[in-house]
Amino acid sequence: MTDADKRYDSGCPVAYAMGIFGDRWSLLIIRDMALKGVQTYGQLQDGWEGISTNILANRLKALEQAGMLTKRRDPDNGRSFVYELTQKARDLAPVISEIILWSGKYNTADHAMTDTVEKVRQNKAEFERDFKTGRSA
Amino acid sequence: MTDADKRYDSGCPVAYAMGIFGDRWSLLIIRDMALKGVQTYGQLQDGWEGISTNILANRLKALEQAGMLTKRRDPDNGRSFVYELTQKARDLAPVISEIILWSGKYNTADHAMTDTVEKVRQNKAEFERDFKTGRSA
DNA sequence: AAAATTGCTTGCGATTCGCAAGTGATTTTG
DNA sequence: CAAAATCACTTGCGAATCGCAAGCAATTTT
Repeated sequence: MTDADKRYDSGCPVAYAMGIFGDRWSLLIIRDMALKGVQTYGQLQDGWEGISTNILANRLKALEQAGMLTKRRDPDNGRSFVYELTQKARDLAPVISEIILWSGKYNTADHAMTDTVEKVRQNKAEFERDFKTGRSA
Repeated sequence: MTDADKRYDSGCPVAYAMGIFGDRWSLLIIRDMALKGVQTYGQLQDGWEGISTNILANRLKALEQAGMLTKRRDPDNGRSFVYELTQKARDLAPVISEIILWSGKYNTADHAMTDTVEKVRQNKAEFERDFKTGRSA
């Protein structure tokens, strides 16, 4: 948690979590990294939702400070960095799968991604295992 | 989902959820209503975290539009309104309990509310049942 | 009738956001 | 080896949102 977020830290577990990923983008970044194996800044920018570049930089920095991901130089490409999820982020697997089940129940939009929902419905344990290990990527 | 949020609706279940409660306050409002039985504007303002009044009004309106809560006049007090969670909001119970378990594992602050975490650890099903029925209030 | 309660709205400055353009360090290409 | 491309950002700018304080309108209580 950053100093700026300390004022919100009432001690409530839900508030603690909101201090870390209580914004529009953080969970989507974690989703792309865990489920699509995305590891670089450029790959994150190319995701469908279109996060703006300064916000992406900002969120990555905040997530790194919160211990959700690590950043290191790419040994094979000196101008690139490799972002990796920590165990703390991968342990969000059950949170993500419950969110997906909830959305699957209530998002009735035509373009809703029912395949992802189906995957979780049919084998939640496997989905969470893949999320934690990065196997789905 | 409001019109303003439609541009973020990629179809991804996680993105759908973030469009509804992807901000610092929405889940805390839902928590207070579900777990503390809070039903009025004033009670929400008196919560420990201190949401500012215009943001609270704004979030309540957005949550109402998203079908997460309803608003009606208080039959016993003409200047007051009663806010109530819908089934859609109460179905977030598993999401909340997983968030609490996750925070319980990683929030090492002295003032962390370990009693709530313990409750979920010891009997998750009961916690979720209480969350859905408002029984914990 | 006056004061208090309740649920907001408004005004203000500060922060954050979205978008576009630019920068600096590599790496690839001709 | 010089020029172009790639990669990860940073900066600038206007718009939207946030936090705080004050104000307002409709009841209800005194």
